[in-house]
Amino acid sequence: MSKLPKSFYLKGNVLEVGKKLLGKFLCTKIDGTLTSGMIVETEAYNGVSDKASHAFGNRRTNRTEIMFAEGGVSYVYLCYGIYSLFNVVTNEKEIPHAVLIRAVEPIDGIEKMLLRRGKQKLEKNLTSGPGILSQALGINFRRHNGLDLQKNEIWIESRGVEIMENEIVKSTRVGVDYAEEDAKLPWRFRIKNSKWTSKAK
DNA sequence: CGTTGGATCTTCT
DNA sequence: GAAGATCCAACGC
Repeated sequence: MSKLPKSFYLKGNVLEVGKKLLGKFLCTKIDGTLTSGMIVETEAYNGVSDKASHAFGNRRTNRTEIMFAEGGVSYVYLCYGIYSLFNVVTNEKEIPHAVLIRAVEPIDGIEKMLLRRGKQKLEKNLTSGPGILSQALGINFRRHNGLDLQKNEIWIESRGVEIMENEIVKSTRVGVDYAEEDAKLPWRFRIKNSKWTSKAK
């Protein structure tokens, strides 16, 4: 069990990082309680040339500014007024690439996650979507945007699991139909046969 | 079962 | 002032 080094996030190819994040463990320590889940589904957002990205066309606003930072920090933002979506910023400074974590498999602190989601028992819909996994892990767009993933509030660690290329299912991204031709790119990655991926599309 | 629309509020135009 | 990288309850069949 070891935190992913900063160099992991600085790689030039956001698609590679998106794939490599599968099988890693997203951990949070908020309210003093450790909660974690194994990442089973991600989506890559390829910066300025990707119409589905908030940073398309080099758009810099208060919200997107954090994506232009050096990789290895969180980008959390509010979606539809209700859900915080958690992304990992990748690549060098000034290159606004990011990977959205879409689903995890609950591992540590399941009791706490059930509490946060207002659920009684462990079911697929505890963490199988970008909005609800943030809820389960206690991630809030205001408190947890722009955090350094080398610190001890939110981080990603490896526990020795490696996901092989042939265990990865690629498909189109979700909820980005407005992105025209870029909406068709197969930049959504899932672990084959995992029960814990989101069901959209 | 599949489909539809409401919730809810920040961000950008 | 409109739309959004979502979720889920309520409907209709």
